[in-house]
Formats: sequence, C-alpha cells, structure tokens
Amino acid sequence: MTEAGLSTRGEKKERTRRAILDAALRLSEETGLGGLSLRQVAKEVGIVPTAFYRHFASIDELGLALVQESFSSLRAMIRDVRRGNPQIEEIVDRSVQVLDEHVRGQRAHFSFIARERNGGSAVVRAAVRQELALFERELATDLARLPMDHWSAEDLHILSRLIVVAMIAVAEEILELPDREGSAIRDRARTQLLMLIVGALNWRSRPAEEK
Amino acid sequence: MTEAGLSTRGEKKERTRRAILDAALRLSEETGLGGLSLRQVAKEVGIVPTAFYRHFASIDELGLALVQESFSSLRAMIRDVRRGNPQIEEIVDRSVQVLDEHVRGQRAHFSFIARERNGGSAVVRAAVRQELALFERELATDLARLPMDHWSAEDLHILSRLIVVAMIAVAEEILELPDREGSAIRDRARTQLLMLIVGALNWRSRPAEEK
DNA sequence: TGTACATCAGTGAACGCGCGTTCACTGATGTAC
DNA sequence: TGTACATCAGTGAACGCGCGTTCACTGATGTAC
Repeated sequence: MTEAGLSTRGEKKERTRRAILDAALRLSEETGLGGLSLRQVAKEVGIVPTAFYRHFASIDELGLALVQESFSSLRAMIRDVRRGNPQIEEIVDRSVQVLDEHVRGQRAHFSFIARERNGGSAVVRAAVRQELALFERELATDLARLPMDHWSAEDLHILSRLIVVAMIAVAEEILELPDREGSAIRDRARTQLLMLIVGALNWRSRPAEEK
Repeated sequence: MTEAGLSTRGEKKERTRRAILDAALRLSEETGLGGLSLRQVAKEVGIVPTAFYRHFASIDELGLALVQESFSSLRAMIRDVRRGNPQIEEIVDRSVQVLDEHVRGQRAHFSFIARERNGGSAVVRAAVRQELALFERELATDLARLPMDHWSAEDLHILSRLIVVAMIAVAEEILELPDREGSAIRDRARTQLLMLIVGALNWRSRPAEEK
C-alpha cells in the first residue's frame, strides 16, 4: 500500500464495480436487465467494453449481484417497520409510511425486484423468486409473533403471501407515479392492508372446516 | 374468388398471421417479447424475415395484437365465472376452479399478461397496464352487484384491486408448476380468496373513520 | 530510501454473428372484359 | 370459357450496425529486498 495515495488500487476497482452496478440499475429501468448490453453499460460507466470482464463474467452475474443488493434494501425496510415495536393499532400506518419512504429512497432496487421477477434472464428470475419465497417465510415468522392464536402455519404463510403480493402491487403504483404526492396511493395502501387485517382478525373464528 | 380453391389468398394470409402470433407467444415465453427478434419469429413460422412486414409493421405492433387476444381470454374467464350465477357460498370454489381451468387452457395468454405487464417494451407494457386497470374497474362493478351494502365506490375498487392482484399471483403459481397436479395451489387460492371475503364481510361494520 | 520485478485494471484492434430494414423480384391468385 | 392485366404474400440479396468475446498490450500501483 502506498502511504500518501488517497485511493489504492483496490479502492479504485471497487469504485468502478459500484459504477457498473449503478449504471446497470439505471439503464435496465427502461429495457429490463435482459435488454441490457455489456457495451451499453461499459459506455455509461466510461470504460472500454472489455474492462467489464475485470468485474463480472457476464451480465447475468452482474444481475445476481443486483438481486442480493435489492433484497438487502427490502430487508432493511422490514427491519425499519419492526423498529419501534409498533402497537397493533399503529402497525398499518407505520408499515405504509415505511414502505413509501423506502420505495422512494431505493427506487432502483424495488423496481429491479418487481421487474426481474418476470424478467428476461432465467437465471436472475429464478434468483429473485427464490429470495421472494424466503422473504415470505420470514414475514410469516414475524406474523406468528403477533397475537394470532390458533393460526396454522399454513394459514400464516398464505396470509403472508397475500400481504407480500399486495405490498408489491402498492410499490409498483408508487414507482409508476414518481411525481405525484402519493397521499392517495398511501390512503389506498392503508385501506388494503386494513382489509387484510380485518380479514385476519375474523379468520378461524368464522369459517369452520371447509372441506 | 376462385370457385374450387380450398383457400383463398385472404385465408392463406390469415393463416400466416395466426402462425406469427402463435410463434411469438411460444418464443416470448422464454425471453419476453422484448427479447424476441423478427428473424426468430419468421424462422419459426417458416417465412423469410421480410415477409413479416406483410402482417405487422414491427414487433411492438405484434405485441399490441397479443395484448388484445390475451385480454379476450381473461374476459372469457370472468364470463365463465358469472355464468351459472353462483351463490355466495359457492363463489369461491367456482372462481378458483374456473381460474385454474382457464390458466391451464390459455397458458400462453395468461403468461403473456403476467410477463409483459413489467416487460421490456414500453408500448406493450402501457397497453397491458391500461387493460388491467380497465379490468379492475369491471370487476368492481361486478362486486357492486353482490350484497355489499354501504360500500363506497372507492372501497369497492380497492377490494377489486386486492382480488386481481391475488389472482394474478395464483395464476403465476399455476404457470410456474405446470406438471404438478395443482390441488395444493387450488387449496391455497381458495383460502386466499376466502380470507379476502371474510375481510370484506366484516368491513364497514368494524372500522370507524380512520383519519 | 532506491531499485528491480510482479500485479492487474483498463486499452484497442479485430473477429464473426444476428439484427432490422431496403429493394427489386416472382409467381400464384384474383378481376375485368 | 379464355385472355390480358392487377394484386400482393412471400423471396433473396444486400446494407450497415451493435453485439459478446479473443487477444496482446500498457502503464500505474504494489511488493520484495
């Protein structure tokens, strides 16, 4: 290591890697990861196409790195909801507010997940779906801590899926209308979540065995 | 028109057009419409690339035709649910059964909608989203006919959105596992829809003004 | 501190390939008379 | 029914372009002594 250098070779490399990831997030927002070319990314970053290979073996490998990053953002969001140990009455408001903040703050990551879940690369698609399935299971575990006595594990997981799916839809709405103030979207998201919770609170007390 | 010809020029053209649409549906299942090339489609159909232009001005225009087709399938499904005028107790079972049948029967169309909703072509994406929004409104009108007194139009629309989003998720599950018998998926879909209905039945009777 | 060598992020030329699109064409189908 | 002409779905050659990938290279950074 040089003593006076403000950036070592390793730091410079890391900065270029970061620039590649950011360029890919930005460019793929229009075309999807599948519509992205190595040459476009390199041009955007300001390196020659072949230099790309010093950082990733392929666009797919780049994509997998972005999957990891994006789900870090998603998990950071859930941690943020949990923080402050919300009471059950305020859990809806808090969840919607945090969702809104995080989706706006990490636009690119949430957009990436929503998009590549059905995207053009089989490898990246599979990775996103696997992470989403894992995330659903984590949420089911979270839900089990709430006072929802006598819920079966199966039903908890189904509720978890419903919540995840509804929240993805809300995130997509937020992403679609970046300019709007968004209070209408938040209101609707609040109502959606509340409907789900009213359903949950009245579950098991009402329907007997269905079979 | 020739008198003895089994197929007129117009019929032949229509058959080629149909073959192009089918080839596009089949090929885009792997790569998305955006990952599709005019030359691939032409090769699959068995015509020379330039002949494609006798039928569509571009892949995007082909895509718009597929959007129309696919939403015809979706609407046929809803008509099928309505037919038979199901009682409220059997509405869940009937809906899930019809969804399952139609998604399996029209795999390609449902897959197309789920995929191109977030797909690579801005034009096709916009068309799919517009149709989905229209479809949501239609479903809200349907729901208004059920005995759901004192629901606001706004709340009906939000419930409609929840149902659509949940059903898309179920359709994606069915599409993901074509081989499996699917009874587990149907059971979960039934439970999801039932949770939503329990929520709906207890709505308005419970929460006062939230603001 | 100074020198000789190793590492390695980024360069630049070159390749073969599939792409969308143009153009002039062919020959079967259809129409007018 | 027969002939002369029009239509038009599909052909085939050609184009310029951006693509991923190879390869030998450069020169700044890092290391050993």
